[in-house]
Amino acid sequence: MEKIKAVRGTKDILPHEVNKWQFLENKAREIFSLYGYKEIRTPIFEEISLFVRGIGQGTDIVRKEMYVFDDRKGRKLCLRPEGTAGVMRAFLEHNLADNSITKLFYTGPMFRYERPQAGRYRQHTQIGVEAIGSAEPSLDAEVISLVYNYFILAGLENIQVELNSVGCEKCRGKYKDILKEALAKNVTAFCPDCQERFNLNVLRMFDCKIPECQNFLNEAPKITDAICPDCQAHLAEVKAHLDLLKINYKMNPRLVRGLDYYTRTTFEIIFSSLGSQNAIAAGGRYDKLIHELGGDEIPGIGFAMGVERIVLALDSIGKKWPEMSSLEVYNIAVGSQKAYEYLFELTNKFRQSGISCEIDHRQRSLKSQLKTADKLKAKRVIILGDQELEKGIVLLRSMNTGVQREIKFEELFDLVKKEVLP
RNA sequence: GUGGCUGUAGCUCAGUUGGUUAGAGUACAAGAUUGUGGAUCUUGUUGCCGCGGGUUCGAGUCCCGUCAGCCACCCCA
Repeated sequence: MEKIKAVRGTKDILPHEVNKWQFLENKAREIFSLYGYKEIRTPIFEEISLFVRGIGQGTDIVRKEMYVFDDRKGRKLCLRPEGTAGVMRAFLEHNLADNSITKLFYTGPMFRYERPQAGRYRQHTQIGVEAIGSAEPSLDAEVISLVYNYFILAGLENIQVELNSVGCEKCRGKYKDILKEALAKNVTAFCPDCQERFNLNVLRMFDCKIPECQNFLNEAPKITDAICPDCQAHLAEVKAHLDLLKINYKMNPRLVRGLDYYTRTTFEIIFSSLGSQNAIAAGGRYDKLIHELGGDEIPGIGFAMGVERIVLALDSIGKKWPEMSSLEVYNIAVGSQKAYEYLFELTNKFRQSGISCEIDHRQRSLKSQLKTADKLKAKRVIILGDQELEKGIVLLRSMNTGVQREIKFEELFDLVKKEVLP
């Protein structure tokens, strides 16, 4: 029989490492709530058209990376490749708009059919944030400070914030025309990929890593110079507010995100030692997206973080992850069935009072049970054998100090309870 | 989707120019004290040598294919 393995690009998060994901999620809940964000959970599959309209028809994600399928009634569905579109759909569907800014966060799996690599999976976990209802540049800075502070508090310090503006609907279009005009005479000198990008989405040419292409682009007009006065002013205000918060950032006029919905501010958080998959969070403003999905003209801004990449980053700097919940009591019965039954019941009593407790069901030797207790990192052990049974006592052993006391049956439960839950 | 590297015990990895029953460390189990863990020592268990085909008297070792992981591109979190 051939073994069935996890499908390509997916992975199991095993019990000994799941605490890392839990830590990052809990940290997010804790910090996001300080900023007023409420959790939202949306389905992991949606209609294809949501992403075609939201992310954009010409993007790689929509063109070749979505897991699409028909359901039994022929509905055109797909696994969500990202979180923002679904959250916006829910925002519209349930009329979540109010006078103030609607602040939402989500966490969960995203799916993209890509060639797997370390830090790039076909199913990966994202934690994301959306702030809907304001076009104020100070909100951009607040959102960037949120990611930034999250990483600091999670213990990841060597991060880089990269910032850019891709302009608004109007001036971006103009810039694209200017850029095309400037590059047109040399198109054939670019690499085949770039030539395709030239027609599909000129802006993406900036992402090319081939030196020859970059040389041409160095002479091309910069987007930050070409955007309209309003967008310039917006960017200037974002920078001013970031300075106010003392957040270091680097302008990167080549930072062009691969999702069409971005307008004005775009940013990325880089952890450079991760190799080519070094963006651990990214986001930007999307002032036209909600309108694009059939709503009013409501501006918004958000970002998403890649949990698996953050785990890689934190592991690489030797992060000490919080231990999983420890075991308070390990019950060891030796010899008679009567001792086992007594402890079996006691185990249940401890658990009912909220004290973690474990017992060996196999009646093994005292030695091997103690070894197990040690491996489970039990704080204390209760030993009950024939000798103790006769005297009406148990042995209460502290696993840290090795100190062992004789405790009467009738005092045992309250004494342990007092120690564990003071 | 393109190019490259790798694939041997649960984990980390040896395995000589193809040669007989495939190794180490670690982990696991038992024992060294017939009722006392963490250290040390002893012993033991664990392998479709990723999968399929080919060359050969003989393949973990060579060749082809395939699958998977990794690296770069691409893309992105």
